[in-house]
Amino acid sequence: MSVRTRFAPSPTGYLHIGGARTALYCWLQARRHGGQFILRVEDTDRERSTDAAVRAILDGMRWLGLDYDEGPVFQTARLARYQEVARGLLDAGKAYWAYETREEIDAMRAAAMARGEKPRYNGHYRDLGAPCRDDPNRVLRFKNPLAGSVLFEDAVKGRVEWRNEELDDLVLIRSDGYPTYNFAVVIDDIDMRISEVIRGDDHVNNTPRQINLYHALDAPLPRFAHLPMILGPDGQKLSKRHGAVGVMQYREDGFLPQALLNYLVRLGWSHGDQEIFSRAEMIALFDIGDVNQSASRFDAAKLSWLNQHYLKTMDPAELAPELRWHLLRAGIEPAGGPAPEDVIVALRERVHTLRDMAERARIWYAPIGAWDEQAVAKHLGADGARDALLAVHARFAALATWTPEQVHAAISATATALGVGMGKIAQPLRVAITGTAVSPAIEHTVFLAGRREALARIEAALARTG
RNA sequence: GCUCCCAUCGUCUAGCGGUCUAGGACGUCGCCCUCUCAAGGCGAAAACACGAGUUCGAUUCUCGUUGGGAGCGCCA
Repeated sequence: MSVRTRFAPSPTGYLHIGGARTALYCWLQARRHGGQFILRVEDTDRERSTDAAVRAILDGMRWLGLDYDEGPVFQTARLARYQEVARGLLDAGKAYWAYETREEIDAMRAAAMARGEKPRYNGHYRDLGAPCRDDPNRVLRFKNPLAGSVLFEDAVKGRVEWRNEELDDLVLIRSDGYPTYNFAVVIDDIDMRISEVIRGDDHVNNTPRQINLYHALDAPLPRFAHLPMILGPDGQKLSKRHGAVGVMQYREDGFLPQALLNYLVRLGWSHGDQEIFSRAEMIALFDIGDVNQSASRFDAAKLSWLNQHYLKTMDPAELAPELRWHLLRAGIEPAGGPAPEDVIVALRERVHTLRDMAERARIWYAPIGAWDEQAVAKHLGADGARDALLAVHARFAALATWTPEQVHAAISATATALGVGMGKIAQPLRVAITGTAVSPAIEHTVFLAGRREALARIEAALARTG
């Protein structure tokens, strides 16, 4: 039987970290086994679903490179199908109409709580055989088995068992005619021949009642896999403050999809001591059965480390368009400045994100904005600084070709000629070119400015030292 | 309150009864390298929640305690 998985987000918000990992695992499981991956949008909540959220989810999937073989399928397009199945269940005596008001239901739950029980619907209409009539409170409920228990083998949690007494008669069709989540998923997963239902841990509690529905529908059970939650750094549920932002925000913040995917794949899954996984390796090694059972915390520091790893190891040419995108975002005009590829080589060991890289690249695309007066005083005002700048300026002007190697040779020759260490030349030069005492290797710092600009900045610095 | 799930360094994890004086990675700290900042190299500190069993032997199995998480909707 072929492996078919689906990612089924509800369009009530952006695609966040937890959803992205679920999508990744579903995708990996399908790719690993040569199966199909389906995207299904669960939009039956008409109150909260929005088109903007649908777009955000689609954008996030595309940015991460999680391509799907079928879909997106919208549940609202399948309403007739849900009605049809509901009718069948009703005719078979496996479902019934109920007419309690919300207040009555609330009272029922409160009473159960007071008795020390779980808040549940009491099945009042279950055997009344009430006909279908027009009523604002009309809902179709499922006749959940009264006795016995539901047992299933979860691919990550192992054996899970529930007593039917714990379950109540869930609503299948709401008063507005739309199916509820539990009803729609089951029908869709059956119709789409989903072989493995991979979803968040928060759905385990729904699984037994869904299994009862599968039985009522006489359908074969898929394999279930419930992924442990991703918690915030403080061990609490992910909130806006930490991590619960849309994946596209990570792009804005300068992260690479490779890094995010690599981080996510290792959160809850591992393959020995390996930390770095290319897309191909993930596909080759991943198996849903190897996923951990315990919740994990989101660690921004490790994500940063991974991001820098990819920054350092990826081909600069591949990174260049991304850097250009961030430069523009930062209000920096790349045209006329150094090639982004060269900037990447100079900065990638010094920053963790493309956004930081763009910010630090500003000195080569725009005039020095602010001078670090302390650095100016210390390095431009140092003994010999003026002579060093004068000498290096002359050598730069005389260089046959303008390359980092030639620039380095010129600085080195200047140091030798003046009988001083590299630092005596590099630091004043660094301040002259950047206005600060911190920048990439001096030859790159100078090279990236371009010969004309480098000479001009040295002259300006010389003027400052008076 | 009730039900379900989880429990190895600060964090992510390896471990699937003896190989554990518990391994790796991020982070932290120290040293080296060095034109600044990084990156890199080397090294250090750092964990089996607790209590009973089972067993010749438990980090590994069982039960309980404690702690955490999830769910208990006409949301998904």
